[in-house]
Amino acid sequence: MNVRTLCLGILNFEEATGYEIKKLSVEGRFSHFIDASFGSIYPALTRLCDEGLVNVRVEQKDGKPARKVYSITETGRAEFVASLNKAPGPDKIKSEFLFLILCSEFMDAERIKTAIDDRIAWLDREIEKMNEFRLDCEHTGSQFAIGYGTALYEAARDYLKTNRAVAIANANNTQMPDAAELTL
Amino acid sequence: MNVRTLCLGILNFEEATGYEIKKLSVEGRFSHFIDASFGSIYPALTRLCDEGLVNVRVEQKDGKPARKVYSITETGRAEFVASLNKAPGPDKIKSEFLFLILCSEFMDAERIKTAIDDRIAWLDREIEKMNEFRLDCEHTGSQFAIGYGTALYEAARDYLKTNRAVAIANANNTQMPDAAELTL
DNA sequence: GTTCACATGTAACAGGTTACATGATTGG
DNA sequence: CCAATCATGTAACCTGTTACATGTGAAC
Repeated sequence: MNVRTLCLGILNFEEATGYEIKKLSVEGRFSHFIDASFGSIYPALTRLCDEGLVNVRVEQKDGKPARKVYSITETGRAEFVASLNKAPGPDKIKSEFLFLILCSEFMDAERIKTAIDDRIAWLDREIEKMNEFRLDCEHTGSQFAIGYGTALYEAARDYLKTNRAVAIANANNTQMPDAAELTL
Repeated sequence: MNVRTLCLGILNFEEATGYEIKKLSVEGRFSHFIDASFGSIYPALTRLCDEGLVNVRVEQKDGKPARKVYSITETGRAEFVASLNKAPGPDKIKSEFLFLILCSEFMDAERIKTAIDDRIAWLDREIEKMNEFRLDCEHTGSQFAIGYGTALYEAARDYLKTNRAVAIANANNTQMPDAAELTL
């Protein structure tokens, strides 16, 4: 899914500025399955405007920088809803972390330990964030998506906690007698 | 992680052709966290060769098309192992599926039902594939990565199975009395 | 006074995908 | 004979990232 569709989809829920769309997809409640930068959002918004799928309104509040609030048009809404009828492509996961673990035999134990513990800590933080998002958010679809993310992150964290020792035992400088077996 | 590093990493385990690297990362045991196409693999391999990080050998077996088998050099090995010392970037998940579910209130129940059931079926197939990969594969690192993938996919499948009704009840044309609550 | 959050935008660049072009062998 | 699998490669294109450029007001 490209940034254009992402913007259209978010504007289909509520009007927003480019800045808000970015926050939502990088720090906000969609951040576990969406990513976008200013450099792609702003041009996308301009293009959607040119195509008549969204409208802009400039808001100038006293004591605040000017903001461009985008809202979806009927044409935009129609195009977006139509796009929902196409089957979604497969999820794409890119994990440098897993690739690192894959190569554990070329690293030393300390390095792997750090990598895994950092990851567990990161997952814990993300899970906590998502729990807050879910409590803050009334929207059923968002709650479903957040719950899905939480379930995956918890599974990842639990797997890492359970099998941490196996990965560490696989390091190049360990003489661990018998690495425990993977717990699945 | 770019395709260049991916190729180097795979060649660090064993020599391979471009074709094999692609199979491994698209259909093989790394496919759940890696993706690469011919259009990026072949140029990357050529470049690695130019840089002296890998060597090529052309194999001409009777009755089979010529193949270029790449193997890592000592320089390549050193560079790759050094690159493992950098902290891995965060995992990136892009999910058109979750975005679709997020928008369930703009779709009809039938559409959501199909999307979820298709996804559950796909996850089941992937999980089965990964179980086979794990049994076929002796390499500890790979087993760890496959186990991680399996854990995530199972969590996703279970979440979808458990909360399927919630998403469907959220469709635009349902008059479900009370959507069951999300089970977390 | 400096850092943070808000706010928009562009240009160069990197990276990768898609489609095309080619061709042998095997199995149904 | 046709489809699938093995096998390599290029060129046009698309998409998105990074870094830069600019500015305000609030809080500390």
